[in-house]
Amino acid sequence: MIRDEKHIPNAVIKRLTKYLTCVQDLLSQGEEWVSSHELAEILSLTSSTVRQDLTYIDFSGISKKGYECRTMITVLSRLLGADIKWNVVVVGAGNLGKALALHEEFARRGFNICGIFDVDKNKIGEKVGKLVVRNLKDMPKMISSHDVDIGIMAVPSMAAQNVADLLIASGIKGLLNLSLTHIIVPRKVAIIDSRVIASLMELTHSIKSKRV
Amino acid sequence: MIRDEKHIPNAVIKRLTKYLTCVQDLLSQGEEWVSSHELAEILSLTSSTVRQDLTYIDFSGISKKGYECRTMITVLSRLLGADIKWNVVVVGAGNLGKALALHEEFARRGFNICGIFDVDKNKIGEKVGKLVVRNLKDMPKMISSHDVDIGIMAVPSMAAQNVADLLIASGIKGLLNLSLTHIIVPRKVAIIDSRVIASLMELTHSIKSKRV
DNA sequence: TAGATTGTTAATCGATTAACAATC
DNA sequence: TAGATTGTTAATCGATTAACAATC
Repeated sequence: MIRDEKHIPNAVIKRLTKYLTCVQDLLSQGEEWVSSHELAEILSLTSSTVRQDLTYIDFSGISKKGYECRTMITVLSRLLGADIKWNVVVVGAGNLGKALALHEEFARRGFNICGIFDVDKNKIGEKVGKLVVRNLKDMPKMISSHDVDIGIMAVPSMAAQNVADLLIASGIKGLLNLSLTHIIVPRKVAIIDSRVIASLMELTHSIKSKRV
Repeated sequence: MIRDEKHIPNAVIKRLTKYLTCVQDLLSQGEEWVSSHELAEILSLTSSTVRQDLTYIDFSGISKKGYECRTMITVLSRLLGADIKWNVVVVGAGNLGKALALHEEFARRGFNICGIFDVDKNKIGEKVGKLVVRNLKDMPKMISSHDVDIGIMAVPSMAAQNVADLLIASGIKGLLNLSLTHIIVPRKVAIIDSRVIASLMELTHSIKSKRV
């Protein structure tokens, strides 16, 4: 049987990450099975959405019992790439960059942070946990020699596109953009925005519109 | 004329935050006017989407010239709440919480971080810039006395729902959730997820699916 | 068996894009 | 004026929900 990895819509992928972490929590609490209704309840969704989403993955539930947590975790992990190790560099050794480099949850989730870089002479040489802040110029070498997949960009907006271009030229496969600026990347490079300030603006709009 | 603040879809709000920061950048580069085509180009959108989005806001462009940057910034800022000060507390004084409390961009954007809290005795009393980590127990008082609007949650998944409940009971209006867990909140409270690890999982899936 | 839950189809809903008249 | 660009309508596309037969 040929596995057809059909294209999965972005909205579905976002929810699949939620299913994965949710079911991991449930399993750690001793739940072996979960139904679409339970998942929907926990994640503020409809059971229809849950079942529809799960048709995208190579995995079936069982009538009357629901979905087996262990299997679901295995299949979702493989699909999302949560079952393998990823090498990551952080660019920008400001507060945010350093915090991310120190965040234990990354290692626990398979993201091995193997370098942190900056252009600021005052920051270069600074210790960040087991790492030392290095000159951005040395980054391309590092990316190719250590087979780095992902670049986390915690740099000022002004520098973001240039840093992205350098990462891309060095052969990076995916970027996580934490700056406010929109980054333009070639089709072959994956990029996700995780812009905390933009999220705060969404939040303030939502707060305003709730108090009518 | 009665202003009808129609409901704006979430996808549109997300883009409006991009238009705002983008046009602010353009203005600071001396551009007084911008067209829907330019905006689309910069933000990897279609001009149709840009024009459609801007119908939601109380503001018009001018044929042949486009949109006036200054006015657009004013109107978008007011709509999104970027024109006023917001009081914010950070819960969780781990690396991420501390980094956010120190992040200068927040103050620059009108987010006044007026407290950082934790339950860990070892962290309470620690200095974080001008702030001192305080006991989570003292948070409710702080929220009411300082009229705090927003809580940023940088706590372990296990603690997230409890912390959210405490913030909500204390009268918080909006939450920014940085933990992996989905948080359930009453309708009157606004919540936005900004989960870096979940974003990394989206990214790894995207990387995997690009190398066919 | 009866009942609960999946998997799937069809209907609905919402968001994006295309097209073009209006306008400066 | 001619041309560029908006604002708006209609068409398309995609995502969510409802409904129900199949199944354990």
